Amino acid sequence: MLKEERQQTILNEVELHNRILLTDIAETLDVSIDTVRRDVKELDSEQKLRKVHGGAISLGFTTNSARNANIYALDEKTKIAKKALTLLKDGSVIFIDGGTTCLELARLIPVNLELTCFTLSLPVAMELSAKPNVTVIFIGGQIAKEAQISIGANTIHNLSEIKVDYSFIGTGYVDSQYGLTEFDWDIVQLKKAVIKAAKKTVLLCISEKLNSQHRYKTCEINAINTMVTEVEPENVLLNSFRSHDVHLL
Amino acid sequence: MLKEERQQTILNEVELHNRILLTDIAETLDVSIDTVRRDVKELDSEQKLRKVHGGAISLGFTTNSARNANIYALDEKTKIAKKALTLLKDGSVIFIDGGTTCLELARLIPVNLELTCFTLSLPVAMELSAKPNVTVIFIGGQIAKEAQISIGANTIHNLSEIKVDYSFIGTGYVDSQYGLTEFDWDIVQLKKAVIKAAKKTVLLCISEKLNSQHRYKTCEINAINTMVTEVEPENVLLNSFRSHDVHLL
DNA sequence: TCTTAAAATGCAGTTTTTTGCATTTTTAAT
DNA sequence: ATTAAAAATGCAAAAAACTGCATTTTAAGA
Repeated sequence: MLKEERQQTILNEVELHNRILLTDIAETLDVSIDTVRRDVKELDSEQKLRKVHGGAISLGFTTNSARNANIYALDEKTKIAKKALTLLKDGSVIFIDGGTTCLELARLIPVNLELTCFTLSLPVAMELSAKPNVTVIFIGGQIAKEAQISIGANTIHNLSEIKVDYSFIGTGYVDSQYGLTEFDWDIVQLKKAVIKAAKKTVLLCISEKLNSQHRYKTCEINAINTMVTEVEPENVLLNSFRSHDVHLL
Repeated sequence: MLKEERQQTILNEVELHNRILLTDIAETLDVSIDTVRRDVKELDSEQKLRKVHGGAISLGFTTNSARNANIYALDEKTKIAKKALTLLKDGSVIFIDGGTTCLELARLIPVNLELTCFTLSLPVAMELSAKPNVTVIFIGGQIAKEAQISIGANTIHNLSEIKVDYSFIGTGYVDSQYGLTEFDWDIVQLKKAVIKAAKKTVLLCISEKLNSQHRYKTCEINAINTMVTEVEPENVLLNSFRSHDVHLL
């Protein structure tokens, strides 16, 4: 077994489980614990994972800080959320996706605005339930732990039975040519259902994600009616999007 | 279990509840209290939380009266939840109701216990989603703001399609003669559906509520298979319940 | 193909870290 | 002041990490 293979396997395991034990890996790969230790040490110095006593954990595995305290690029997301809010008026029926930008949107809904909101995100639902004038409907299903959203066949089926004015969604990656893409296949299925359930789809997306792509495609860029980012509409980053039939905010 | 995982779990709990007891954490994580103490001490020195006598509190939780207000009731509810937990074993499929006692039950589920949990309470779902070995399924529907539970016809319909080993429920009022009663008609409908969806129903109920009643009836006392309260089984309060076919814990 | 240097691997002995337990001290509540 | 719970302390067993060294594997050049 090559060193590269081994290290890749280790990384895969870490990504998959968020954590690994050195002893487990040693047994699985059938090499000595010392070798695994050295591999992990190397990967740690390459910033591919974090070595801890007895094992290693994935870099993104700070459940707590990721969830609450440490919303990355909060300022930008707040700007986006505020812009997106201008689309809403009393009586709108909308869907709000999971993800930190959408959570920010939910948080910023004014108390006097009367809305009906569908969501499949637990944090969004919690946030919305604090607003007296918002009717909240949670789309049930199995809960995906990391994202705290309901997911799976049941969720998708439930989505097929609703129709909202606006869907506010986020995405992992977006590119004018490749459209919206994701790292995770299940998420793609979910977002497809969300888009289908909406008369109009609004994409909330920080500029950082513009012109990036990944493995699985959610939809073409044309499926999006409005895209909201925090940069000025004249910005060069948006050039490639202008040709499409997308309204930029 | 890795030290990092443990500390991450502790931080999660603190963020979620603003306050934790070392003894609870020790039990949940299945490690000695000393280990928890050392972890909390470490996290404190890293400014991730604030250690106090007997437990820890979240950093943003300096001045809060809700804490003290809740502590007394919490004590009894914790006892009840612990008792109720003894009914569970690996692989059980259960339903957990809303309400503070049920939330406490969800909180105290040990990390190594493998369960499938249905719920219609947002806080319970959030709590459960922090447990790696628990499969969480949220019963969707319109969210009732105060209770943060899903409610209404849709919820009841969804409940009609499941069957679990145990339902853990709370109640507004309970009396050996009048059975379980509620102030709210919609809640009654919901609880009826929950009881129907369970092979066995477990009532979690602090002694304070024993021998009280209200307007709308959920069910007779016979519909309950097990009742868990914090007082000793010999207590005089329970006399009237003994004649019924109810198992007391 | 053969040779050789460099890299990788496994092993044994040592050091460090972690953890639980017993004992003492401190703290908080009555 | 009394008392019970929690914290600190010291200690020992166990697990993990580190170190140096011998052996094997890999890679490169003649």
